[in-house]
Amino acid sequence: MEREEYQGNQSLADEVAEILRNRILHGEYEMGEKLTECRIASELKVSRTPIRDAFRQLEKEQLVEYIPNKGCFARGFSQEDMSDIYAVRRVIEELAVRRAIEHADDDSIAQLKEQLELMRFCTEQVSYEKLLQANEDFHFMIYRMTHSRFIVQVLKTYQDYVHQARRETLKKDEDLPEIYEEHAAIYRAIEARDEEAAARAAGYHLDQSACRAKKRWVK
Amino acid sequence: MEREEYQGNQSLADEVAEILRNRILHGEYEMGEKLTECRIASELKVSRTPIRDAFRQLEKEQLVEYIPNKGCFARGFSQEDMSDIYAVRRVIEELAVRRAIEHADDDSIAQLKEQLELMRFCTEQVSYEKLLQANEDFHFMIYRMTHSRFIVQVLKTYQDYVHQARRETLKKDEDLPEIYEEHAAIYRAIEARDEEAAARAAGYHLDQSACRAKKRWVK
DNA sequence: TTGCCTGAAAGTGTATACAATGTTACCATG
DNA sequence: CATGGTAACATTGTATACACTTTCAGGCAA
Repeated sequence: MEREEYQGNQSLADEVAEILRNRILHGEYEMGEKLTECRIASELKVSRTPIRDAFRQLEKEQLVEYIPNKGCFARGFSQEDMSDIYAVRRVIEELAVRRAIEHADDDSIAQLKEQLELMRFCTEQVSYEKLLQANEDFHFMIYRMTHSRFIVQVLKTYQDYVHQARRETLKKDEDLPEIYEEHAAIYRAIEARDEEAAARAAGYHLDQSACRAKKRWVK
Repeated sequence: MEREEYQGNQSLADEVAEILRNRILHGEYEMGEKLTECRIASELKVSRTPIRDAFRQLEKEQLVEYIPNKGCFARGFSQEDMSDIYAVRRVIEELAVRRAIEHADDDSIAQLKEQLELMRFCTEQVSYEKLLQANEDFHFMIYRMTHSRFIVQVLKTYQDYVHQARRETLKKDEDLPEIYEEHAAIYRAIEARDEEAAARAAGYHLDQSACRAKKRWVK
């Protein structure tokens, strides 16, 4: 195929996955709509092989359902789904900050502080897009501090779920300072190596995030 | 290929995945060993396509690491990994029993009771293999009661992680009645619709399971 | 010897052809 | 008219060929 329109040096399967992911999260497919390999292949002008690879990726992300010998079906995220995701994320993030404190050395705490400073900067600049990224990086940094590949993997997945949905509606968030403060509270608890306080702060933050997401959802 | 040795009506990719899964969990590959598509394809006498599909499945299960343009690498489970898995599972199971209670109707509770009875039977018969299955079914029943496909999915995944490892060493568990009692406690709390007690019981059960797994690991 | 270039070999990424399976519509039969 | 079977079609599963990327060994120069 001519690859002009799909720039980037990742594999075709990744690009296809990206396109389909966006389509699904933007509601361009009906809930339960069948995604035919042939149709998408001819639409995107690629062969079926990268399509199949992409389907497998999306299945891992729960964005499609793959039934052997039958095909691939689109799955949307309902408000309940989002609520579930935040609920699961909440309990794992509480576990994560505890683990992070166990493994925390001065160096990683310093890095985390730096990341928090970046968030403050973005908040002051009211730079939404950058704050979103800094926010994710902050959390991801905590994930890695757990030294547990399973915790990293599961939380990364859930973070990705929310990511796309956020881009859409981020600008409706007016309470940026509040968001910053929630992260600052998490940081302070980690710095003080207070597991209970950290878990409380993380739990509170996730609850608030869920509320904000809910408010945005209805529009 | 001649499909005599691989009976069953699932797809080739599924069979390949099953074979590789067993090999990895039985330690037949070195930690980090590269799994070359060509080599495995000629070994199993299938083409590379189902191999690739199988790799994607195993990547989802964290049993291999897939690096674009480089290949697929085997991943073992260390004792720390197992400990992590139980820790994550613990907090999600606590959440799950709470959600299950929220959605519980008399019918599903009756079903759960029946499953518990089956476990008691298996315990009395000292039928290890059947108890293992009944145990998983009991938990899975609770997962479904949450009515959350995300909770079901993530817990199912973690359950699968542990499954294979258990088969090996199940017979070293002498404390079958204890295991039964832990499940019975979970059931009673659900029946009484006592979220706190249920979460406590589930947490205790997972902690004990982790301990038992640890004891078995060292052999 | 060390460092860098280069090219061949190995391996992954993609496309396409063919096989197997599932789906559907139509016709025959009760 | 309802129902079951069957043939044609659509779609997924698998194999294979080719293209692209990575890797690594050998040679050449500093």
